[in-house]
Amino acid sequence: MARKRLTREESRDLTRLRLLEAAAVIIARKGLNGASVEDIAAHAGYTRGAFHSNFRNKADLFIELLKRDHQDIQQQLQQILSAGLSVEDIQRQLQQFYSQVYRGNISYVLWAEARLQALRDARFRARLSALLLEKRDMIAYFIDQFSQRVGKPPPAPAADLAFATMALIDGMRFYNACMPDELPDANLQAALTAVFSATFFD
Amino acid sequence: MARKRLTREESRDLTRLRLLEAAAVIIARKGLNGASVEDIAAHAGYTRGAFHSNFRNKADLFIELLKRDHQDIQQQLQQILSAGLSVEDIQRQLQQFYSQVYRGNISYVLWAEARLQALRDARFRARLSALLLEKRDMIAYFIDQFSQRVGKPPPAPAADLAFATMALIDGMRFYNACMPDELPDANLQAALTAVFSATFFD
DNA sequence: GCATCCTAATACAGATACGTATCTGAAATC
DNA sequence: GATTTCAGATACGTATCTGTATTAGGATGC
Repeated sequence: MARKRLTREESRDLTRLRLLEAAAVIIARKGLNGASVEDIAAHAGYTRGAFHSNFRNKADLFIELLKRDHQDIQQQLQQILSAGLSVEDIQRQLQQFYSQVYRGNISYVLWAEARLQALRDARFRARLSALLLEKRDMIAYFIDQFSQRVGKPPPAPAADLAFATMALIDGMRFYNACMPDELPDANLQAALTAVFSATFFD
Repeated sequence: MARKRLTREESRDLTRLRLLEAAAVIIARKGLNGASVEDIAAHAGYTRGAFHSNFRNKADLFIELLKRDHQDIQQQLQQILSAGLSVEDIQRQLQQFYSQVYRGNISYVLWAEARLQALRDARFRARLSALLLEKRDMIAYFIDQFSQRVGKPPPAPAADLAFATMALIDGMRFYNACMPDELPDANLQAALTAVFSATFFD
């Protein structure tokens, strides 16, 4: 098995990536505070030396982690927006996006952790707000587009309804994860659809 | 100034209460993991000895804290339900409840912390689920009552919509706390009302 | 192929955490 | 008012975590 011999930079980037991926798992599992640098490094197959050689500290890594996740999501939403043309197409794609992307995904845990962190640390809050507002703006744009096509103006400013959408999806995902018997996937979907269509359609 | 001389039991209960109140503040401020036993005890005016004499560990205290908060909320909801008779009355009282009780209140932070803890610890999850389900059931009961009086059946099972309600309120409160300029109180209120009335009335 | 550079490992020092075990002084009991 | 009891303080041992400083070994450049 021929394994490519990596250049120094490639090797470094790989380490960085592995550390980030490990951090996502460990932080989701133990919380930002409960995840030690050693935990993360070990789970990525390294020691703390590698960690501190790549990140100043845990907070820095965490922000980078969130930024990457945020970019992924933004890109996917962007794609749906530019690809789907009809209202039904977009709706279907969004539904698929949120059930596929989120299912088995831990990123919503990281964002919940981030929100708590933001409440406590003003610097962190500023950095997180920037990301959250980008997401909100994109969803608000969706809502506006949607409303125009449907021909019914949104019942509140799109920006605020975008926050509501984010709150709803993330919160429901939590109950679903904590009590899968009480709120199974199907019910979650149905409830979300009911609220959304009541708000934006009827 | 005549200060009543406390019996042993009164004194103990007072200590317990002070520790719980201090824990609420410190845990909201630093997170469950970031709040040390010493922090909590010191903020209550005691040392760690008092803490361990009253609670086995932090997790135990935290559950007790949540239980008490839960009972308070349940009671208040119960009162509204039994007091308000007309749809408008209930709606008005609920709105007041959620803007008054939550404003300047830190308990939603504790519940967010609790949800994260629940994802990680099965024992804790079981204990928390019991509380959350009680709350859900009460809200679901509200929804059913509401729908009957309005004469429009809910667009999804009331139990699921109750989860949605909880998610929405808690989530929005978070954005409001993190970005008060982007989502001021008034907008929060308006957005919530818009979504609720679209879902349950129109 | 030798000298240099840089990534990651290792070693170290300091800080902070938790829980138990023991002690003290104030209530409770007689 | 002497004795018992118990809430809370203090002391201790141990574990763990963080960041820096130093070191080793593979990549890079000549």
